[in-house]
Amino acid sequence: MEKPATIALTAVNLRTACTQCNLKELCLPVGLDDVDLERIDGLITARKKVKRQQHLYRAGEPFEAIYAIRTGFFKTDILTEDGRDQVTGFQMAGEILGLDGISTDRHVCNAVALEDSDVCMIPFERLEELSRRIEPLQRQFHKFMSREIVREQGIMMLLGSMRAEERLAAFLINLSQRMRLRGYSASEFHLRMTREEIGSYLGLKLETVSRAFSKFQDDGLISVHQKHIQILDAEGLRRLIGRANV
Amino acid sequence: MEKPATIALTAVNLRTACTQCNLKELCLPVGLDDVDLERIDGLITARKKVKRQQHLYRAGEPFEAIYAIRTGFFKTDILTEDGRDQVTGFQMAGEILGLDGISTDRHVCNAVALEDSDVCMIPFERLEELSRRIEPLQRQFHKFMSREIVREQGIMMLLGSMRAEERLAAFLINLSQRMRLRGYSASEFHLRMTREEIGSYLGLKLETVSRAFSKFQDDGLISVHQKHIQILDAEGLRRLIGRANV
DNA sequence: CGTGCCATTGAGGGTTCTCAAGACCCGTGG
DNA sequence: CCACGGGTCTTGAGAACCCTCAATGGCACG
Repeated sequence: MEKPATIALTAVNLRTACTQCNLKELCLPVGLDDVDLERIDGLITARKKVKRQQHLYRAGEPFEAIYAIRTGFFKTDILTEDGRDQVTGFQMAGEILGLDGISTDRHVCNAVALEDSDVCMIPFERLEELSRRIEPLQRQFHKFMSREIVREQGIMMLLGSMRAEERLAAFLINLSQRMRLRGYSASEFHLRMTREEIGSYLGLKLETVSRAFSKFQDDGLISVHQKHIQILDAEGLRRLIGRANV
Repeated sequence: MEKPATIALTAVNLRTACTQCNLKELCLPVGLDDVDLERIDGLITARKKVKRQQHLYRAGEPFEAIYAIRTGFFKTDILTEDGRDQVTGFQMAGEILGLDGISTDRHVCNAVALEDSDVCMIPFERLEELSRRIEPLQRQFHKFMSREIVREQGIMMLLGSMRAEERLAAFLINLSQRMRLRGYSASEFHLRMTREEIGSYLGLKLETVSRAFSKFQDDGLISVHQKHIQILDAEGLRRLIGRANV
């Protein structure tokens, strides 16, 4: 019996070691020396498991940390006092959650796990401190924030100038690319979110999303069975997006 | 004749002194000591005048600096290769331009002056360097980036869940608040942008914008004459936004 | 004082939403 | 094992909203 060894192994796994993380090329800057890498390993103070449908944080709560997703899938959404409710993003492994909280020291959106997930908690004070000492880390962090700005600009373009089918095509292409980046199949995957959540994200009603899925299937672009998606003609989807009516 | 004196004065004005800037409470963190303030005065290497309709930067150009607007008014927009064209924001004095360029080291949007403007150029390398040494500056910069993320989330909400009149009302209220913040009248102002640019920003066609303006006027909420706007019933406009159909 | 850009207004059509009914899926409990 | 129920998804019909196209009017600038 090797029980003790197994336990020790588990403990090591739970210890937060960015240098050991198989997602590190998504989170960490390249070209760090050993000293800096060791410092960065001290950046993550805690790992946190979040069960499906549970909140990682809620709008209004004090902002203290950002989170890097190790495994799992999240949505962020905003619920305004007048009853508007909108999904602002879907996040998967290797992506960062919570950057919007910096501006007011409070989270402005809710982060909800769409499947059982596992995140690294990065205390923000400590990140700022370390990024004052490690230039590549600072640079990387700024790029993350800027990338979030650019991502949102993309959604603004989508919401402001695309029709329903174009939006859904763009959504599928984007999801597919991100799956590929993380080593999953880009052509076949399982949607973690409902039609209503997709619709909320894309500024559409769930029926419209459903109809667009059916249309894509009739046109031979994809195959849909509930949440199971298979992309049959990625190029066709891309052509759909490219057709601006100008 | 006092020509030499005048020239000298001009030179002083063109010298970049954040500590002398009447917008400093918008740009600078509070509670800095004199040494830090002096350092920050060295942050701005150049002022730049941009004439109406001229570009401050273009999408694709190498990113080297961000810009703080001293006077004037800008729009940022994105033109995709498939012909989609969308205004992503309007910026006025005291606001920051160019944060989206950090992610790829190239500007992703165009910044165009909508009136003769005057900006402070902040070389990004130097800003990063200084913000490694001056903690409040680092904090302030991060807040600026985060605020941009939150601002864009607001637009996503607007584009994804509001109808035409709600969008325009939100736009007017937002503009009005920002005018007030900068010491201008919140109830009466001159629009620097065309109906088409407003429409592009709000995901609407220019005719729809025009009709909504007329409707607001008929309802006694505002008075419109071309680009001159007077807000007669801000509370009424706010009520319009608050009516989510849930 | 034209010329060109911008804004307004109207009529008709298209896309998406709303409302509604039914089908599918899956976990629960009989 | 099957029936049941709740959540989710699909599909249809009609309505609402916004867009498109088109004509006119106003303003600024040369």
